[in-house]
Amino acid sequence: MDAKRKREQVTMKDVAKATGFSPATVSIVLNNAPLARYIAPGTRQKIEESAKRMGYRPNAMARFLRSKRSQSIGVMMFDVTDPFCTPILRGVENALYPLGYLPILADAHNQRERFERYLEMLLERHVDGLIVVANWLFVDIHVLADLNKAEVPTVTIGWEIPGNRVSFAMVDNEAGGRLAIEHLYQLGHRRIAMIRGPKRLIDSAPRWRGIQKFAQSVRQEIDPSLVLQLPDVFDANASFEQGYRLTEELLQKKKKFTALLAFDDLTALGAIRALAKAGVSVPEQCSVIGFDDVAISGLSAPSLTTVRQPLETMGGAAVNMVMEAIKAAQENREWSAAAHQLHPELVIRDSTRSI
Amino acid sequence: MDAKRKREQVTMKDVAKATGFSPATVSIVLNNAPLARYIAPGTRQKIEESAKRMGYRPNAMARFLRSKRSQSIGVMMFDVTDPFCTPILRGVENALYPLGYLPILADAHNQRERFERYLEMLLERHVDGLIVVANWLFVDIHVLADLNKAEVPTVTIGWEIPGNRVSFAMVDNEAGGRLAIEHLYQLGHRRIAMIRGPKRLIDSAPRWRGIQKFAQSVRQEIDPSLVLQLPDVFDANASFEQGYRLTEELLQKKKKFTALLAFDDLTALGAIRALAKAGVSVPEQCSVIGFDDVAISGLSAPSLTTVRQPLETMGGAAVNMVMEAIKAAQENREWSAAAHQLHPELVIRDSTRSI
DNA sequence: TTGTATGCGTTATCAA
DNA sequence: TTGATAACGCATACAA
Repeated sequence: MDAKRKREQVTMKDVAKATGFSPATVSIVLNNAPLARYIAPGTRQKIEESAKRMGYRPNAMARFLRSKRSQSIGVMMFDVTDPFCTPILRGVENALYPLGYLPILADAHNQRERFERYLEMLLERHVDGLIVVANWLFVDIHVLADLNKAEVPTVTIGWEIPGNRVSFAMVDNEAGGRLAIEHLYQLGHRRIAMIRGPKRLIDSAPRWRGIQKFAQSVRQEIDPSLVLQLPDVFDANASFEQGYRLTEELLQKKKKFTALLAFDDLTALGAIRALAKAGVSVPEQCSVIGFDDVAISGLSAPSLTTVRQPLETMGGAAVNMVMEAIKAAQENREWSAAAHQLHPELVIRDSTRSI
Repeated sequence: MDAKRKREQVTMKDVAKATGFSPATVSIVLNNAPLARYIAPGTRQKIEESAKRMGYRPNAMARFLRSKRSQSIGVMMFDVTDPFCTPILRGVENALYPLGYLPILADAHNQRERFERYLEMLLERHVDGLIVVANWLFVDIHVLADLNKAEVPTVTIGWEIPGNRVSFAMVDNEAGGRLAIEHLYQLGHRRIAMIRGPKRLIDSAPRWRGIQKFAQSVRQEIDPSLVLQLPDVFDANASFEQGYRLTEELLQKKKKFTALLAFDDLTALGAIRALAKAGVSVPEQCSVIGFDDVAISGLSAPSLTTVRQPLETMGGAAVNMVMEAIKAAQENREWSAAAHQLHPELVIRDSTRSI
C-alpha cells in the first residue's frame, strides 16, 4: 500500500542519507567507477543493499548531463511499413541490446520534411549515434547534405553517402544481380524477361550491371523487348502493383519468355499474380526470381526463389560501425568512414525450375 | 570549414551572451512561456534571430531535469518481426509525431527476461508513458504484475490487464469470429474445418465463442473431427508451419470439408500451402479464411479473405489513451483505466467463393 | 577510504 | 520588462 500513488524517484542522495555515506561514495559504488577499488567492502555492500531495497534506479537524463552519453541510438527508417525494414530493425535492436543501448525510432514515411524534423528531434535528444535506413529518401540531395553535417556519428544502410563522414552497410548488388541471372541460366532459361529497378534507386544500376556482365560472359544476348522498367514511385506496395502491371503488359504483347527476373520480391509477387491471372502457372510454365528475401517470400504460394539480402546482419553491422565511430569520437581519435559490403545469397524455393 | 570538427553544443547561455540578455529571458522567449507576453518585441526578435543563426538546439535531457517530461514513449513489442506488430508501430509513430513525442523501442523477443530488462531501461530513461504490444508475453503472470506496479502511465494492445491501472485497446474477437464463420456460411459452406488458436492466447477463446454462437444461431453443428487446435508455440512463423501441418493431417485422414477457417492469416497461408501441395485448389475446391489482415494477405496467391484487425488504428488509439493518462498524472487528477474495443472488418479477397 | 564542491543546460521563482 | 538565483540528479576533481 503506497501512501501516495505517485511516489518520487529515489535518488543517490536518498541512498546516501539512508546509508550515512555521501552521494559521491554512492555514485562511485553503484557505477563501479575506478575509485570503487578503494571502497571498503562493507561500505560497498551496505550501499548496494540499500539501493536495491529502496528501489534506486539511475536517472538516465541526469546522468547524460554529466557524462554526455545518452546510451541511445536514433534509428531513422524511410518507411517502417516496408518489409525491407523489419529485419533490419531487428538486427539493430538485437545488437544494441547487450550494449545497454536503446533505439529511438523515427519513421520518415519517405518524406523529406519528416526526415528533417525527426533528425532535429533526435539531435535534441542527444542520441549517441544515428543509423539511417535509406533508399528513396536519399534520392533527394539535400537530405544527404543534412546527414553529412549532422554532428553525430552516422551509419547508413542501403545507401552510400559521398565523403568520409558517414559509414554504410550495403549488399553487393552487382553480385546479387549475377546470382539471379546465373540461377535462371543454369536452369536452362534463355528467354528471360527482366524488370529493372527504378532509375533513381541506388541499387538499380549495379544490380543490372551484374546481370549484363553475366550475360556477356556466357555470350547470351539480352532481348530489349523483354526488359521492363519500374517507375520511380515512392511507396511500399508500389512495386507489387507495378510488377503486376508490367507483366500484364508483357503478356498482352504476346512476348515469349520462360523466366522472369524481378527487381525485388514484391515486384516478383506482383508478376506471379499477373501470370496466374493469365493462366500461366509458376514455375511450370514460367520461372520467377525475386530479390531481397523479404519475410513474405517464404510464405507465398509458390514460395519465391530469390536473392537474399542479409538484412538482419546488416542491422548488426551498422550497430558495430556506429559504435566504432562513437568510441572514436569519445576518445577524440581520428576516424574515417567505413564501408561494409555484404554478400547476397541465392535462396532456391519453388518459383523456379529447369526446362 | 570548422576549426573543430567536434563543436560544442550551443546553449541558452551562449545565446544570452550573444544578445546581451539573461539566460532566463532567453528561455522565456524560446519556449514561448507565459511570461513571454511581457517581453519587448525587439528583445524577442533579437533572441529568436540569434538563436537561429547560432544553431541553438534545446537539450532535451537538461530540459527533462526541470520539467520532468521526456517527450518520449516506451513502445514494447513482443516481437517486432511479427507482421502483427508493424502496422501497430506505424500507428503509434504516426500519432506520436504531431505531439512532438518520439517512441523508444523495445523488443522483448517473446522472452520474459528481456521484457523485464527493457522495462527497467525504459524507466531509467523516464519515458512519459508506455505502450505494450503483448500477446504470448502475457501468458506469464509475473509480467503482468510488473506492469501493474510500473509507476508510468501504461496502455496495452492486444491484451487486457486486470485492475484499473492499465488501459488497453483490443479488437472485438468474438465479433471477428462471428464475421469469419458467417461469411463462409453465407457462401453456402457447411462442412467447415477450423483451426482454433493456441489455448493460452487471450484471443483464442472469444474468437471461438463467436464462431460457436453463430453456429448455434443458424442451427449448424460443428463437427468436432474437423476442429483442430494450434499448439502453444512462441514464434512468429510457428503458426504458418502449424497451419501447414494440421491441414496436412486433416487431408491424410480423408476428412471432407469445403472450407477452412484459420485462427489467423499465417495459419491460413500454411493451410493453403498444404492444400496446394495435395492438389486441392483454393478457392475452387476449398475456401480459406484467415484473421488479422496482415500485410502479406493481400499479396499472396490467391489473395486471402480475412477478418481485419484495424492495427494501425489500434496503435493510434493506444497513443490517445496514454496521453490521457499522462495528462491526468501531470494534473494530479483522478484517473482510471479505459478499455477500447475496436471493430473487426471482413475483407473479401480471392481465397473464398460460394458453392 | 570517503566527503565536499562544482557544473552539466534548463526552467521557475522571486526580485528589481 | 528583465535578471539573479536555485534546483533538478549525477559524476568527477580535489580535499581530507
